[in-house]
Amino acid sequence: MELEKCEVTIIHEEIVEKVREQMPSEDKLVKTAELLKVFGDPTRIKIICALMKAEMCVCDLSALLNTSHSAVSHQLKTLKQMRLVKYRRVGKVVYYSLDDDHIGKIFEAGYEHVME
Amino acid sequence: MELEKCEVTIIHEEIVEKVREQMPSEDKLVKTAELLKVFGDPTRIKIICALMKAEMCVCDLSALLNTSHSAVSHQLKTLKQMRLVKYRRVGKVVYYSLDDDHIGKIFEAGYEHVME
DNA sequence: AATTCGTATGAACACATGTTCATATGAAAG
DNA sequence: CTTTCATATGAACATGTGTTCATACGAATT
Repeated sequence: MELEKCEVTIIHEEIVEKVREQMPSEDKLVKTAELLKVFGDPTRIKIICALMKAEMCVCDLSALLNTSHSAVSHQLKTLKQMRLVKYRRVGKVVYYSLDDDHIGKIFEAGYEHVME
Repeated sequence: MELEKCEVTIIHEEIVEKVREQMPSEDKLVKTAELLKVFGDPTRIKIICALMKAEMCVCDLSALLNTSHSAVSHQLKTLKQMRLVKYRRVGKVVYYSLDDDHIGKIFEAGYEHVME
């Protein structure tokens, strides 16, 4: 149909091919998107920003962010699964911190852009 | 109630206060999250990555990413609204490019982390 | 003026996502 | 071993989000 023909129309075939060669693999791009998506939630980015300053437990973060323990814990689970935070247990308390310094750099890159 | 009491429990009040002082404003954190959220979608991050290499039109991107014109156009609208891309019109064709070099830096920061 | 074709856009739909609520762990203290 | 309290987790719910489909716009070409 018309639609089908239109979908295949390529204006600058050479450029498309040249860019295609330079593009990272689908897999890597999807993983990058998945990583950056984690930074795309207010609660999570606050947690990340807070952990840049100090190691903190769920209660600390809950108090700092005015968010329920449950919400914080759920988001920490997400951050844990994506390997953005690590933790150590001391008795009943679990202390969370950023998994490595690179996490902070991603936040900084975004934050700088917001500051113009 | 029990719940209420629990919500107010703070383990390390000094740390919480110290971190609170260092935290950016709510507004800036929310804006940073909104910005990084845009990078958190496969289609959009592919568009951003492609535009790092060359200026391209909707048809080019559609062909490169194997995505419908409509989907590309919708995502470009989002990117436009967030000031991540700019465009210039030449006849019927609209050429899109990254709004500034900093956009690429955010992508790089995430991509590097994926590459370990 | 009518047609072509690249782009834009609104509505609708399916799906993902974040919070809340209720409840469960699990470690220390009594 | 029972209680306490920090943390974890599953289900449910409301909201947000990305794509598709249909259609419209707008600039060139005829």
